[in-house]
Amino acid sequence: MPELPEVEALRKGLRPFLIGNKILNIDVFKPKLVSSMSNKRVEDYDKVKEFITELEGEVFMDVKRRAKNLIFYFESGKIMLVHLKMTGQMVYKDAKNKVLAGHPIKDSESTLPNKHSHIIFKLQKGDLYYNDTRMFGYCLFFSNDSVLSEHFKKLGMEPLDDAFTLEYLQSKLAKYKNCVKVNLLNQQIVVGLGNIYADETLYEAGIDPRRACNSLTNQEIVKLHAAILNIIPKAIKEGGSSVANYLLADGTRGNYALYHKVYQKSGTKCQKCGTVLSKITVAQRSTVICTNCQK
DNA sequence: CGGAGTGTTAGTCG
DNA sequence: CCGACTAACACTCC
Repeated sequence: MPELPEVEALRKGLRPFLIGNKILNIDVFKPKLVSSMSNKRVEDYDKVKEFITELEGEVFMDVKRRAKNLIFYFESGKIMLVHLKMTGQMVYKDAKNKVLAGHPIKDSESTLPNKHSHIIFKLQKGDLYYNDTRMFGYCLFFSNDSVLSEHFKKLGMEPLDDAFTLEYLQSKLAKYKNCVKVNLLNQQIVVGLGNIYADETLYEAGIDPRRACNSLTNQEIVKLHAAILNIIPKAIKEGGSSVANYLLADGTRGNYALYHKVYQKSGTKCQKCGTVLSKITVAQRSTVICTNCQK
């Protein structure tokens, strides 16, 4: 579900409630969620035991992010990694039973715990829930940073890192001849873009998502690079896109969906030229384009 | 009621 | 290696 801006907004929301807070107890109700990142996971009770025994008693030191992963650092140097995939949520609830931060919260599932609360962390102050309707996500234990680095070794650049230069994007895109949208979604090139921000950046850059990657001109890649650098920080600033309901730390909602130009807007008029936006399928993903503005 | 579609990505196969 | 496709799962919407 969440892409980089939503994960980043969630990280910022959770961080102040967790730093210095201690895990007293962990309940894991769905063993596969802590067993591995693979889509062929099995219920591994040794992994559950490890996850619980390693992390109970740990004190949160920091909450970081790499790509769409949340990374919880503990004072001991131990690490917990969370990937929300399509429907994962991390929700913090204080002692007064109030939801303070999380993503996303459907009104019908605002009671906690609910039937999708698969992992529950009882903290010294409040509770932290991992909810996940479709159970594609995962919470993994890592003993230290070097093991985590190994886990991340295939990931591409962070779009907001200075190293994500125009030249880097040009060199990567030149290697592939399949359509450009597929490569924007490829986390081995640039991380953090998903179906929302791939469509939004391609629209802003005026590029048809079906274009062969290696057919893009330098000028087009300049526009695409600029669009990524423009849209991602703005989306973070707005607290991400609340397509479903979504709460930030202060109980307000992410507003970036108000700025979407194409995502979920097929059938409405292009804001630049008035052409009715089309819905097409690219790489088995629904995709919205303006056939006049995107060539 | 059946089938399609859903903010992701690892694994497999040609 | 590259590219196309599928599976992991539950729920919502036509």
